[in-house]
Amino acid sequence: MNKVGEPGWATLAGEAARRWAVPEQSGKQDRSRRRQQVILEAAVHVFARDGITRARIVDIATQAGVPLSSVYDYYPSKEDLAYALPATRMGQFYAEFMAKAPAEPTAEARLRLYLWLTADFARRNPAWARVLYLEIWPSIIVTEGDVGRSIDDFARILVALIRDGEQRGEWPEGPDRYQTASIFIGSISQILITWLLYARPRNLMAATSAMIERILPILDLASAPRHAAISSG
Amino acid sequence: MNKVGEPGWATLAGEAARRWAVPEQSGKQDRSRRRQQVILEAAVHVFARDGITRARIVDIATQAGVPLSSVYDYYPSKEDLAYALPATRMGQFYAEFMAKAPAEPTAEARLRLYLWLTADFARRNPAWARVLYLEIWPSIIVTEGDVGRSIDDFARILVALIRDGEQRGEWPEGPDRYQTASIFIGSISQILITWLLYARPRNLMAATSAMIERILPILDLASAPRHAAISSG
DNA sequence: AACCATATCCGATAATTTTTCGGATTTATC
DNA sequence: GATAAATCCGAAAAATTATCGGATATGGTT
Repeated sequence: MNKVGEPGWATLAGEAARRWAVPEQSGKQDRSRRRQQVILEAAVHVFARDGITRARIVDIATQAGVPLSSVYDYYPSKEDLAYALPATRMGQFYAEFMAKAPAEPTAEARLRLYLWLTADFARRNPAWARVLYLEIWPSIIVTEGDVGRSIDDFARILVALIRDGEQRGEWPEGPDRYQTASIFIGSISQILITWLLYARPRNLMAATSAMIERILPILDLASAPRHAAISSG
Repeated sequence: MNKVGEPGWATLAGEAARRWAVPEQSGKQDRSRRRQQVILEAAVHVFARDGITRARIVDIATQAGVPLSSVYDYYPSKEDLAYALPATRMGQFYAEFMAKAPAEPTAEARLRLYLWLTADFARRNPAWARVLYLEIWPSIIVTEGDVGRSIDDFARILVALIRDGEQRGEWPEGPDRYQTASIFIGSISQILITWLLYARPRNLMAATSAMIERILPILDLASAPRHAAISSG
């Protein structure tokens, strides 16, 4: 199925969906599961509103309607709580992609879907997205622990989608798939960041679709210099 | 000089260089100025290493070789200290650009210089860049205060550079200059983030130059759909 | 070189926030 | 309805940020 040994997008996305699925939590009582969920939900909203640094555990506890110390029954520290957030919905994102991607006929359509779904998912989960994109994603602590892995997954799948298109001959073998992936990730992140911070563009999905159409063509241009390029000196 | 009322890149960059220049601090003694500098320098390193949330004021004070309470003689809070950092070298960046840009013959060369200098400046000031790009830039608190303005400046100048090229006929009037600017900013940010976090690519400036050549051509393609575009259903 | 006014320094203490602990309460099972 | 395990939560400790005011240093003046 795959010419080289590298796993394809379907394998990677499937694994990611499974890896970030909500764990079974064996042995726990119903009450406990619900309570943990309530705390997590409250945390998303408080962190999204105040930022992780400014947010106080008391506020989260109050918002959740539980006493302060109960927060610590479920999360060892404020930081752990913050970094547990991304994972909560990451699995759902990958699952949604896996549900829709196989129906797409071409690598290009899947790539388009992947980028589009990234923005759409953020639009549907704005508080979660604020915490992920504004507080956690680009953060010094990301290199430690699960969060980093979840972000690596995102990039790895994108690279696999690009490679798939190359192998199917939909676009030429690029000089650097990672460079292409960086441009895609960076462009989408940028539009999400401005939307989350300033509510611009007003219509996120229209702007995202337009941007996707604008950046996809770089798959065809393998670093061709512009016509009248003048070297700076 | 400018057809519409909008200020050109030179005006904007000049103002930015002045706005973020280190203030004169009238009335202060030499000792004090030096001490403030020492504290700021220590803060950059500690924040870059630990992240703003984990960093402790005591560590900054120790690193600076001053007692804890002296930090508060210069900055009202840890947060204020953190958000004072970007401004410290922002002015220098804009000044460097203003020193070099006028010698460039075309709008394209100036645009290339602007993007290139952004990465080069981060490379030369890695601790500062870590704090700016990984901790502050995409942060919920950014919308308040000076930091936000300093980032707006960056985008505004980029848009002005793009408009300049349109007016000089170097590339067609794009459908959306802000979209183009988002792609440029996002791509450069992305490459900087991975470099700061993972030290990849090994050679930042080579990768940046290659990426610039890759993204500049989108100035010519005004959102032309790819050949065999298939709408996803 | 002694003096003064002002600016700066820093130890001690307060205020805030995070985190821990252990007995009381609830739940599931028989 | 008795028992063991899981869960809850008030109260107190630990860690961290922030304040305050007298002690010390600086620069200018005579």
